[in-house]
Amino acid sequence: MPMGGTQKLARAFYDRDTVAVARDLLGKRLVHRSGGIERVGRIVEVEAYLGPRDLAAHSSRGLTERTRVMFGPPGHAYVFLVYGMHSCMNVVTEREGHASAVLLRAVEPVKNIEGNTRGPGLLCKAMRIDRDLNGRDLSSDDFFIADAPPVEPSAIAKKPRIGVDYAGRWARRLLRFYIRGNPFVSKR
DNA sequence: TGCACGATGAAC
DNA sequence: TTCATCGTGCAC
Repeated sequence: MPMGGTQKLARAFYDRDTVAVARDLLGKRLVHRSGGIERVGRIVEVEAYLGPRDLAAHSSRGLTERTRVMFGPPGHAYVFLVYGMHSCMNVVTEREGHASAVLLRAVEPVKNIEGNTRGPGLLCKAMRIDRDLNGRDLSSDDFFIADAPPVEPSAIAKKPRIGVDYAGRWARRLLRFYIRGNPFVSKR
């Protein structure tokens, strides 16, 4: 039932070109219901990872136990642990086996959010997202992304991705997108 | 079975 | 600029 702001994005939304999905995710609402609490954050910053040929993408090292979800069908959550302490959340995109995804880097608090949400690890902490949610279908009733009005294309900034300097020329590609001027975009 | 290394964040 | 902290992936 379409209820203002709670309409889940359909599988077809994720089953498209990863850069298009990344840009279109800006402004959408990430919803996680746990412990009887619904937490909602508006996506304001993302990064696109373009499959095995993208040397910055985890999938460039092939199909492993860790990256299994990235190689699966679109519309699922790929949640991993970085630096032994922070969870990061991605949304798998494109057809099964394409191994592409969009990393959520920052959200703007909308509902029941405590703490900083400016950064991939911080947003997961604030929204109680951890590896237990790895592989979850985002059409779940307690974990999904809700539709919202699109962001004006002129308001979308493009920059290189963060923390992937090891990826050579791939590190310089403009695959990080954020809502220009939004105060909740991560620093650096 | 061991070990180097992060798609980070916080402190100094 | 340094460091915390530990699962993953690949070398032995």
